[in-house]
Amino acid sequence: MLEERQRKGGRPRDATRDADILEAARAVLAERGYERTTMAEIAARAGAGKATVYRRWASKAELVIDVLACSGSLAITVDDVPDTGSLRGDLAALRALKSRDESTWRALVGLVSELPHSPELARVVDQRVVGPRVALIRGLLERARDRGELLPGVNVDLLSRVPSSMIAYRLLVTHEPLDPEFLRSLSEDIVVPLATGRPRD
Amino acid sequence: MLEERQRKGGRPRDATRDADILEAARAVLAERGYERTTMAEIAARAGAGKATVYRRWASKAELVIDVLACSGSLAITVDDVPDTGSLRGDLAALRALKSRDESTWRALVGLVSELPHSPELARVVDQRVVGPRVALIRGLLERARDRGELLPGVNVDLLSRVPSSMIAYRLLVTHEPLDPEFLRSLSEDIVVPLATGRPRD
DNA sequence: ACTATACGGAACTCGCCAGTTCTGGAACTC
DNA sequence: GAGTTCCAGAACTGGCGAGTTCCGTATAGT
Repeated sequence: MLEERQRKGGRPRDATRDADILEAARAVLAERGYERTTMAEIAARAGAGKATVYRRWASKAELVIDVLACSGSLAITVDDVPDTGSLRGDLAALRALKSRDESTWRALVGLVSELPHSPELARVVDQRVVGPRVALIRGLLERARDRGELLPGVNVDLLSRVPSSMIAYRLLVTHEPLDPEFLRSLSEDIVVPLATGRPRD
Repeated sequence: MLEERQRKGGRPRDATRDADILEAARAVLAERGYERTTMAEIAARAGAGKATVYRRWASKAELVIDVLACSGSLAITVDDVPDTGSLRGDLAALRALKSRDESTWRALVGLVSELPHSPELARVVDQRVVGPRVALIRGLLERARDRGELLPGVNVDLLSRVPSSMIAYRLLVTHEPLDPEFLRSLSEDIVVPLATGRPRD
């Protein structure tokens, strides 16, 4: 975002427009994808003029990067997930927490084809979208290891990427909804048995 | 593809141009993505004129659909994978077979953002790209079940989607290569332990 | 009051690309 | 050889969207 110094007097920027534009951009991005997203539509949906948008962001690319940098990040960390005493319980607690995560993944849909052409966008996606979500699962797995729940020889690196992969695949490729049953199976039929070797309870 | 009837005489179509154009389209698609793919570049790379392209396909969308329909399909089926006597062995045999599968997944990169806007494209992707690959793993899992290798209560539906999900995620989102070590871990650290409950050998 | 900058909105430039048409020539049928 | 359809290549058309500029107006400092 451009942070111009205001020389003398003049009307100050309306700070509320920033958030409105980012929110509009996020919405358009999620439903149209990067290429089909137009600055005109973002401005119109934010109730702003295009000039107001370009006063804050130098280009469409920078605005989109800021959408992810500002609102794409996952608020939840390992410490927000209560320690229930078992990996299975922790994963259930996590599912109860992140109910509104889907829209960031949806915004990613249209960005996927841009990633190979924009190193900066790829970096932001990795830092703010992919990284935190993988790290969250990894944190829960390490918590399970401290409890002694983990089987010896479990590939934590790979296993912590399984949920993100399957969620992304579902939303990006097959376009099925993230229903609770799917998320439950993901935890209890995949992650828990692989980590602890306990297929049923 | 347009299959016009040739009325009377005239120079016959050069059938070799069809394959050249499809191959060029596939290549451009994989490295540029749908929106950045131009008919001019496809024609140039195929050493053809744009008129020659439009004589065979009515639009860019139809050409792209045909790229997947003609060359995106997986040639391998369950019957091509030798029965080695164990799931672990079958998966190793499968890895030896599909060495050149990566380019179809790469072509999918740029198509992902188009899927929500083109039902026909989504149908072709599901039928020719996603379906066969999931079915292949499912077939190997069912072979393992017939052998009595499978643990009771394994979620075959979900498990058969794990490899496709993780491969797609790697190529679409994180852009890491499909190195043999990753594919081996996918089989031996994820699929085999989950299916058979045998983490190590 | 004066000045400088903000605002929404609309008109504008400019380049890109899908799709069409033309050219000079080649290949095939009758 | 007359007529037709093909070929590669290049010129052309039309629409769309990024980014700019201008309008009339609003809101601040001095």
